[in-house]
Amino acid sequence: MPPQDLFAGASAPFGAGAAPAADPPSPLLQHLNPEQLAAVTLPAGHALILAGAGSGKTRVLTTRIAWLLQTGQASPGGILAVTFTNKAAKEMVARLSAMLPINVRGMWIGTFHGLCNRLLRAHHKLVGLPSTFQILDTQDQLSAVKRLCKQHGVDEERFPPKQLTWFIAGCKEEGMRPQDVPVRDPETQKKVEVYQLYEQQCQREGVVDFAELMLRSYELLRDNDAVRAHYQRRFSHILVDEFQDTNRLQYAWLKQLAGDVEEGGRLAPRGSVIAVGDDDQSIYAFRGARVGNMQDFMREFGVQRTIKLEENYRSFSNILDCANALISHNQGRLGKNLRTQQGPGEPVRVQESPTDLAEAQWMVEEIKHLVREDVPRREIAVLYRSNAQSRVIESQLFNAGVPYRVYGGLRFFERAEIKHALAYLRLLENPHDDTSFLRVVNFPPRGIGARTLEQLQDAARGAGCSLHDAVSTMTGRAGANLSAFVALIDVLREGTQGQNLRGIIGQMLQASGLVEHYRNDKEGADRLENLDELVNAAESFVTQEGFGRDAVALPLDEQGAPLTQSPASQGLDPNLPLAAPGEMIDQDTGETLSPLAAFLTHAALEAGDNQAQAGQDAVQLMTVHASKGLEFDCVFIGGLEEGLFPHENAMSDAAGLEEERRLMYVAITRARKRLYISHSQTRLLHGQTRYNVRSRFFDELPEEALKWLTPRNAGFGLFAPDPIAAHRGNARAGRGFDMKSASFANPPVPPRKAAPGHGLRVGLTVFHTKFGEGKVLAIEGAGDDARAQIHFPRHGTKWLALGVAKLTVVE
DNA sequence: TAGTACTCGATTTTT
DNA sequence: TCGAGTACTA
Repeated sequence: MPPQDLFAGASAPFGAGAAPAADPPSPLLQHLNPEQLAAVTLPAGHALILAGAGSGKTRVLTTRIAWLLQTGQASPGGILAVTFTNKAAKEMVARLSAMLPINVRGMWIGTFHGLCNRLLRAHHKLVGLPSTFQILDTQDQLSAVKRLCKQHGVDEERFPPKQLTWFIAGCKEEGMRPQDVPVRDPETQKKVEVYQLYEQQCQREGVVDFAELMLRSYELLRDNDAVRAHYQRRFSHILVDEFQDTNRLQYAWLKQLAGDVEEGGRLAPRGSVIAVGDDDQSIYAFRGARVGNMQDFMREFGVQRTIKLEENYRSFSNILDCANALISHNQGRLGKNLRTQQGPGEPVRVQESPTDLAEAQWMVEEIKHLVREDVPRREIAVLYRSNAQSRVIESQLFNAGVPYRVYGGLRFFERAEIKHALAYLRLLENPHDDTSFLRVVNFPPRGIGARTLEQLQDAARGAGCSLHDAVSTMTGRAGANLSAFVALIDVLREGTQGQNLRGIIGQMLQASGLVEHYRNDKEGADRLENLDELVNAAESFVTQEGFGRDAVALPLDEQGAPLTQSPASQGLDPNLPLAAPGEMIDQDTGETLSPLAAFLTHAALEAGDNQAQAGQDAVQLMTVHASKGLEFDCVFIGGLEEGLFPHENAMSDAAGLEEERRLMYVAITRARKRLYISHSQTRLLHGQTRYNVRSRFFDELPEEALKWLTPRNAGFGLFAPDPIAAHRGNARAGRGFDMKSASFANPPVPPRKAAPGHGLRVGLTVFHTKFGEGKVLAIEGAGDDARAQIHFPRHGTKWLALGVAKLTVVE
């Protein structure tokens, strides 16, 4: 794409070391605030940038890179910028190429996993992988573990495959191979055995899972001095986005790349690592993120400079006041206070509803109101803690005819038909990929049953070979069917030699019988469409990613050794253009990946968008987690109830509670202009009505920034209802989206059914003969089955059967 | 081998 | 409640 000339005059030849210093001020640096400017122009050396929400973090990151290049402090090849998501990486590349007339392809900008993939492709021999190794996604990994359990008679009751995959991923993220795992009990012993078997299986099949990408490339750097030295020398500037989300392994990986290099017999500090992050937005502890990496980074890298970006360009101050006040309740923060030059704006609106249904109705009414005031629907977001909450809201939006889009769910490359197609393609590349083999050997059905496959797997295990190779040992009808399948794959492989990607996929779709199968399926129309879309995706992968363009086969060492001490003489000069993302080059042979292999890698590393209708102007529904990094004019946060937000599973310890608070902090800071926070007295969850107390987070917000739309703590009889909200018996109901009317006019504390006869209410203080005084947190069930969750200061929180427990109401 | 009945689980998720 | 995944039957 032609670079946009946003910074006319800024363009000198880059990388040649001739660009003047930033004095006269470069246009790049205009419009930066002092903090941002300081961050962008940091002198070489390690630094931490604490970037608050909406403080222009991405801008700082990209401008920093542009500035480094423009002033000749770095060449494109010397830059390594790493992110967590493909989206973030893409945005960085897009902004950079808009800033500078430069080929950004020479830079290593990508996700941790994407960059690891590059490293492993380049040095696959050193790490013992075939050049065509493929990547298992989470689904593949699970089915691989299941298969392994079946084969080795692992008791799936005691060791659920899902847990085993967590265990394996957890070990890898801690940098542990099976032999490194401390075994204290037989349980762990067994898990480690499975881990070991799983590793062997992956190795045999030539596949790696996500965690393996990280671990294997970490080991590559750790164990190969020449390789490590090369990359350390090459990447003079390392920039890490969302540093608070890094796990142990990612941090160790960074250390390998940034580590000090011996020069003239002494350790010399090298290059610079800029870590950008926000400890207050760390919400991924559950998947291994370690905020502590920020402190470790400062200590271990001897960070001299920490810059805080606290000026927020997103929200009005009422919203920021809420965010600041809330997060101040967390301990051990690095400390940061968002400020804005915008005025207070509107107060943050707070709503209490009797039921989740009423909450959803209220939201929809407000949304319709906003839309009438010309707020684009895509600028309205409804955030919630857990996915289950979206249902009521969806049904109400549907009834009201308001277009909406739900984030999450199946992504394009995760769809069953796409996975099937990819499995065929993978078998073309690597017939020993047993996971793919099993996926499609009998899909579409070709008379190969479970029994047959069991026999085949036994045979393969006995011979220590892949399923593909074991087919020849099978006899009879089953053997014939299997042979036919193998022949199909082999013929397809032959027949697609020399074809382009589009041709290969098209031929595969026909020959495999997938098209035929879905054409005969009355539900198959969508799936056929998706398969068509797969061809398009491949096409645009080839053109947009520029696959096959400027692929540079690098000169080699005479021995074919991967790297030497002298990068420049080996064609590894950082100024040379390097392979584009799809063109990972084998450092031994100079070979690039085949288009098909590259596309398969792309599919595994980037699962694609979820769902279609992305273009429509629709209200955005998503979990708080999914909202990170986004912003909207108007934001609704629903379900602020104890047990839901903060979630009950996270309430038991301080760390969990603090993460919930950070989650709320993230949610609040998504809003630019208007923020609504709401909770409901009751909520239908898993078919049961739960009675919840208002979230403690309400008490942590500054009263003066809030506007209570419903009287605080009021009984609902007092509440003058919005007549529209109360009486919308929607004519378009039906299709299961009925309004089970929960009118505001009635005192609906127990909204459905009669009041339970125990006389308890959430919030009441009760007395128990054994536990003493306690506060009612929640009530569930009715009649004899009614239970109450009660917090006793001295005995903790307990669930008591109201039919049994002797309780008296104190207040 | 496909279709149906039953069990189980149920925050958050990118790569 | 509801959905996915598994086990059982025709």
